[in-house]
Amino acid sequence: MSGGHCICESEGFDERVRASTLDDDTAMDLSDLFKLFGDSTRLRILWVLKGNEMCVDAISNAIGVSVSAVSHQLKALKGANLVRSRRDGKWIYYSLCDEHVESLLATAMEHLREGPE
Amino acid sequence: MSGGHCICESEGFDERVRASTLDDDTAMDLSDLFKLFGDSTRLRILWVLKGNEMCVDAISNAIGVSVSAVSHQLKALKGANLVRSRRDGKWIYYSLCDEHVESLLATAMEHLREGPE
DNA sequence: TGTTCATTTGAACAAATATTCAAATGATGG
DNA sequence: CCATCATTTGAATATTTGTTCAAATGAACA
Repeated sequence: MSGGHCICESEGFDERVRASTLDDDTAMDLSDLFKLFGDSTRLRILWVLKGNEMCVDAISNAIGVSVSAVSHQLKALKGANLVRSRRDGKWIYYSLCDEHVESLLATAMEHLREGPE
Repeated sequence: MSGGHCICESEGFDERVRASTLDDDTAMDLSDLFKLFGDSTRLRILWVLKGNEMCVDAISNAIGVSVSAVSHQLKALKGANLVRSRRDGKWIYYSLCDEHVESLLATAMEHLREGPE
């Protein structure tokens, strides 16, 4: 037999949980950020920019996605401060913004590698 | 004047880039994983499970989402080894699987906090 | 066994989103 | 200027995805 009440009804549980709840605005901001990583094209873009500064056409060739699609996605990534750009004549070079990108990618890769325990 | 050729045409560039390209399978697995973080409901679930073991109904109350919706999302999270479950009588308690979840959440929060530089 | 409670499930609908295509910008060099 | 090259943009389409609702499961207890 396993008792007649749920752990979640213990004294002060609700208050404790409520204190550790994610507010709506932050939840939205966070999920918008993660959404950007949740697409294989954008992920390939970020991955290839890891260590390389590249122009749009080169990214397009490297990952096998149309220039237009890459440009659309770069705009989204830039809007979230994940990549930055620099113009040099005809070309616009893109690179990663900060170390958070590589950190997130690395941690996620680790999770995949470990798999089901 | 800013020169007549693109950096990305320098000697050995293509080879170097090709070597650091994400293969399709990994790109899919990675993006599927990040997709799970890219939804505010799932994010709230993960967040509230940080530090608490909770049953479905309690999660539903804590974040203000229907039991059914929470259950659907828990199934998705479980499929990716982000949460695990344990049955105790009528109740099924959910908790985070490993430290990767908290690590990803923390890094993403950091990125948000730093904002545009 | 029958009722109640917690959770899961599947189908259906609505909303969000990635890519394509064609056209517009912005910069270069003859 | 004009032609060309790199990139951006907007609208349209096709796909994916989250929630709801109703019904099904599974466990407890009387």
